[in-house]
Amino acid sequence: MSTATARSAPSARAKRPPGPRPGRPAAALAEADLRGRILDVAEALFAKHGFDGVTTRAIAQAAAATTGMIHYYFTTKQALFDAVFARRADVVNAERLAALSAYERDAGDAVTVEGAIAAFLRPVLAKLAAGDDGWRNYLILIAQAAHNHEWGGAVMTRAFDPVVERLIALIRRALPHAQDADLYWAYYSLSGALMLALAQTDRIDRLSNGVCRAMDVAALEPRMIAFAAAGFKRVCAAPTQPA
Amino acid sequence: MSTATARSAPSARAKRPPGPRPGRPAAALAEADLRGRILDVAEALFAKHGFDGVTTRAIAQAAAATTGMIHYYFTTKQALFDAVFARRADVVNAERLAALSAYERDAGDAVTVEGAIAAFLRPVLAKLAAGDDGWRNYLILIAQAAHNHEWGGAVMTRAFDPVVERLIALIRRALPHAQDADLYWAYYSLSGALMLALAQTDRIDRLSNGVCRAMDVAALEPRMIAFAAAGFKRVCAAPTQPA
DNA sequence: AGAATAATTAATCACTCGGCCAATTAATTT
DNA sequence: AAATTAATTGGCCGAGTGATTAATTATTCT
Repeated sequence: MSTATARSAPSARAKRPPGPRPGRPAAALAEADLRGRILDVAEALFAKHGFDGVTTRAIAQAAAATTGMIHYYFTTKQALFDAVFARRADVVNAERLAALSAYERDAGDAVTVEGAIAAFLRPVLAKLAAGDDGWRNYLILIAQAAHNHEWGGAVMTRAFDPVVERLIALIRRALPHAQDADLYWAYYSLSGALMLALAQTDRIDRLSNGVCRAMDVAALEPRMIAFAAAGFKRVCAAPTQPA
Repeated sequence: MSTATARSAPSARAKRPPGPRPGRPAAALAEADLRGRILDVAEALFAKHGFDGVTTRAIAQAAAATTGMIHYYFTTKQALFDAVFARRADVVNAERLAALSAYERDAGDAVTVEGAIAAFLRPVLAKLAAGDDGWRNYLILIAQAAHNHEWGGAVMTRAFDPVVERLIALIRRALPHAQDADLYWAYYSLSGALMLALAQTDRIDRLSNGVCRAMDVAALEPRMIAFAAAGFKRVCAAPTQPA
């Protein structure tokens, strides 16, 4: 599964900068331009059923379009998926980098592990807490990618590595004696915890018999921050004591 | 996606307890009975490409069989998947319960969070560390199921809830003042960390530039135990301080 | 041995898949 | 208004898809 965001003109018909051009009927109500509608619908269906679980026909029907239009705007089912994935990646990256920078500025020399992790998590968990279905579907997509065995590692690395490096650099200031391996292993656990939350399964609801609800971000967020911060400190403090 | 392990006779041809019957050619070398070969091959392909990414023909070819044989033994592609998932579930559950019981017996009143978590994780991480490809593929399958948005919650609950309840009960003995919500939320993070490790992506390898390798269970295990234990203690100690 | 049952093959069914294209309508440019 | 370009339709293609079946071979039972 490649991840190239855009491809040059496929072969025959060259298509100019797609998307609605000025002077259109001004799209009434919930109806947007077709290209955007396809992206939204594909995002939702890919999140629910995975790449191979969705057909271009299903996407077309849900977007009130034809399969021809999907190939007209995106050339290929794979390219459509890549476009969906790429669309929001820059947004979330920018917000996270801004949050980390803001925290770094405000904390001065008093950087804490809790503060760094909170800045790292909050922008994403905010999207989860907000009612926006588009963002929620996108987060599910990220969680899927993170656990995809064939192209997951590559996609996640390309999309989110810079932010992670930034987080680790910040935590390193709070834990000056930490070794690189410990920092990365600790992040591995944090990342796993976050990805499971983004997947928005109802597992925790079932397991806890309703005591916890997966979408209760207000309850989840402080506990995930506390859990991960304590984990980081412990792993990076001790000299890797074998259990 | 249903998860019923077996179905009664489909419709026409009733099939008696499948599987090789005694008195067979004694299966030379790596060649096993066909039913088992199909299960192994399906396990590997489902782990690599997901349910919808695999065709019955691909499974048949890899198992040196025909699609007819797949339906002869398993009736349906879905039933084959369920059979793959169910095959090893009992084994890992039994080992985990035994490990938890053994620890509980040995620890007496001195139950620690670290000890309980170690008993919970070790049987699974041991499968990951061992060279057995069959088990490794199965663990990838579990990680996929845990993040599947449509049937993930149900499958995981049915398959692994008892062991988790056992773990939480044990941790509760080490943290008598812990509240249920905190215990479940903390387990949520632990579960996420474990699932990401089971997915066996090369993300951590890339991110850490080779400092950490995802398959280095000897390095992962003590850190995951330490991380989660510290997290549990912290989350369950404080009165849910908002960040 | 022969009868009965299990395992296996190869062919086939009715659909669905992603992708493509000629033709048509709508908008923009000159 | 005419010419040009963009957006869109509907039908079609060849290649699979999961599933089924009759016929054949192997094995077990009596």
